Amino acid sequence: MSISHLDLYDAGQGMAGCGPIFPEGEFEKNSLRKQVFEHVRGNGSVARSDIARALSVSAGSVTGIAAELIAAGLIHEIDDPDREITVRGRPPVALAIVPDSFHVIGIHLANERHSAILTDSIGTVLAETTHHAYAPKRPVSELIDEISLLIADLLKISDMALDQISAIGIGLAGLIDHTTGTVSWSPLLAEANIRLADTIAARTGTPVFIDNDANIVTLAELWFGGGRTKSNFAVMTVEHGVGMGLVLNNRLFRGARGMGLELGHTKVQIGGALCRCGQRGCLEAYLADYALIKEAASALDLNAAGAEKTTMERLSAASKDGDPAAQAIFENASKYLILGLANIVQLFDPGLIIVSGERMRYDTPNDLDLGAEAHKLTLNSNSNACDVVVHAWGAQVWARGASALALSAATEYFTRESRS
Amino acid sequence: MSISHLDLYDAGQGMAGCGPIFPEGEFEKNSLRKQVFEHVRGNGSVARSDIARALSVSAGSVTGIAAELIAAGLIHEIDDPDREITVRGRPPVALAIVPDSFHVIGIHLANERHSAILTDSIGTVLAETTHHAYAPKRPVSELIDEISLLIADLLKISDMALDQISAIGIGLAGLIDHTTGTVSWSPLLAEANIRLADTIAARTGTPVFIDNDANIVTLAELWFGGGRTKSNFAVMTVEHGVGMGLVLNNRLFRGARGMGLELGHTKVQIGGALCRCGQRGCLEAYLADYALIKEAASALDLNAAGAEKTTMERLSAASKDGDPAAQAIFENASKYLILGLANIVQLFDPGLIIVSGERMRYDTPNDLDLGAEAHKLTLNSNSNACDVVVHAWGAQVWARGASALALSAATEYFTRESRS
DNA sequence: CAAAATAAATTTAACGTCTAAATTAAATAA
DNA sequence: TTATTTAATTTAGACGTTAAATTTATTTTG
Repeated sequence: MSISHLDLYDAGQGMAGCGPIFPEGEFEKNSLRKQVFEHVRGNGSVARSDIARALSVSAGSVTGIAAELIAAGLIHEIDDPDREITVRGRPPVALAIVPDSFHVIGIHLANERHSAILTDSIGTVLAETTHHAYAPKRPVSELIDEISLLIADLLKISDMALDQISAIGIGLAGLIDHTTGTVSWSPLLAEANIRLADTIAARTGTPVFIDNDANIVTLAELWFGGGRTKSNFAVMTVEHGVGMGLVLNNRLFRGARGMGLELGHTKVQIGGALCRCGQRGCLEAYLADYALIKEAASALDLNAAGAEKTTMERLSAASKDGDPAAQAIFENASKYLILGLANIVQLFDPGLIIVSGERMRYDTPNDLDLGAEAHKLTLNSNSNACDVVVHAWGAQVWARGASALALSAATEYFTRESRS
Repeated sequence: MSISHLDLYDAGQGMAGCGPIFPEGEFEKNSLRKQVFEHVRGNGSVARSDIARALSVSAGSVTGIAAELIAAGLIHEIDDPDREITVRGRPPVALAIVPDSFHVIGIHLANERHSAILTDSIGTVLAETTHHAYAPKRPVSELIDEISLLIADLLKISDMALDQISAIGIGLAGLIDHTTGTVSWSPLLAEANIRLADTIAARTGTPVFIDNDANIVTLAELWFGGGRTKSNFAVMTVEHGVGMGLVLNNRLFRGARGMGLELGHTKVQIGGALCRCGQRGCLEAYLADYALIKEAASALDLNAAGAEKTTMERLSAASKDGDPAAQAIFENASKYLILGLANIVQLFDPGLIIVSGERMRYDTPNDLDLGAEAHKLTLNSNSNACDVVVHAWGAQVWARGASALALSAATEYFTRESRS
């Protein structure tokens, strides 16, 4: 171990000066152009003067920027639909996003099925498709072919060409490095350390962005769900595995070095249950679907050989029918769910946790207030409790989250540069 | 529980538009003036041209800003000490901080003793003092008197007046809200929800900033220790309690809502050992000094009545003398230390964890590589392991960290505004 | 109904921050 | 001595912004 029993004055390692040493590029301020665009998109339709007030900038700036955005075909003036209360003065003219100013594709790759959507610039789904997926662990080339088929399908449905797509977002399980577009490891891929984003970008001629499934769900909440109005919140997902995502200051936090937030593999018991990752005591090993199925296989007579989803449905049915063993399994999982929530609160202190994942369809902890239970397990200051909300939405979440990945990239691109 | 089994398209809660909705003020860009100042301070002495290169700004900008800072008396030109290699061209002239351009005070309040330092603008300690502290839980007025005595002492030693002090930083244990300067709860205070910063600021006429002890140690590492060259790192402290601090992008991360990072109270065992916070299974309950002392009291014949420090020293001595019970206590604690580290890596993925706290003086896990052990408990991508370093520095850390709190506030203040 | 009042949007001049390029300064190498 | 090299300064101008004046569009009031 690198021990350094240094005295105070040596601790600076012989370096001159003091204070944190900043690396080169520090912050990219969001351009006002982008802020205006996002404000219009976020609110549906707003008048220039409202934008100026909301962003605390001068009316003149907004006029100028709005003119540029209109010239670029990104926004347009509309007849404000819900304007009846006529006040004095010149009436405000509402601005709105031109929906078909650009289009993106969002793709979710998973074990049992892939899904994909094509949306316009305000996230309206113009086409969607779902393909059956084959057994895990295929070579990259095969996965790329599957992706190509999904894209071709979407383009056919929406009668569009590939060059009309501004960005593609892809979500898949595994260790994904979003910044480099690399799949370090994925249950879907036979190989490791694949530069998936670049490969597909080269093949399609379109920018591609990838991220892991927990982050994708979090983006879906941030863009289209309950997180839209929140600056800070966490998402906890419980399905085949256990994951989490975190939004800090309206931005997805991906951990200091791009990995992290692997809640499922935090240890909640020394030498505890064996996890599929090979280690012991991971939260996942007590809470994830596969852990419950394993328990069900031994405690009940449920055959775990079939599809995971089916087994979970049967386990859920047994529990609802009053089977004590099945109920005990869900109750125990519930305890660990609450423990996971409590640990999130304790470490990140978000104001809101959204619990997501298909599990919540089977096991809605009835009458049990997750928020209050988690609160009991936290060291809380002045009753500043964290809201906990269960949000089990349909299978399209994943693809929508992936589309958000593409949407934010396209937004960034189109709102850059004064004159294009 | 607030369940919302919403379908996808309802999820936006009937709101128009899509995409994250940003609150008003978003980012304060660090002014170039501050960046230049911090770069000079961080490097001890640098030439203008080096600053321009390092910050990727034009030489002209640096010339202008340097002139302003020199006019303001914050920096000055010096004879570069280590310049022998004479290259062609006009020789660069080094800039350095004027040390006595301003002064700050850092104070640490604790159970057994308070300590305080007075430093100049580059963090050189000009005066230090330590006062014996009395039993915990005093009324605020009493604590404020103790603080006043510490300040008076420092001023006397350094022969300075209160109005020469630009800022005061105070660190103490408890739930502290840094942004509002409120002590929600502290083991030192009989009352709760005290606006300590404002009170002392009013009394001294000097801006006051407070934070909890884990953050204070983290700041000490960021400003004066091993974290100076790192943009992202975590600090884990093990002493009477267990805490952590986190630096993201060269900035202290305080949790989404200002609280959070309460590592000591994350649960590592359902229904586990009883923690002093009244809950069960907290990491602290297995790892903190008080937990070990409790074990020692029952397993050994150590009398736990005396000062905690003395008991820990006796326990440590027993372990080193080969007492198996004492050794077992430390070994078990070591396991939980590693578990804590692994969970930090798993969630935050910092490149470096600095383990701090007096414990490391007693129990240096000999020959045991904490980093490697923690790595074994993490789901790791391509061997991107996290460095773990033990850094057990003297009692002055706390006061130094508190002074960093004041230093950064003073820096912000003095580098604002073109003309003052 | 005209005039006053009000509010939105636009135009204008100006400001602050920064850059690029030209210039000046100070040293070494040939 | 002259050319070369690098640092620092000066200059003009670009850019993004604001504040204030102006124009436009509407309602209220006398």
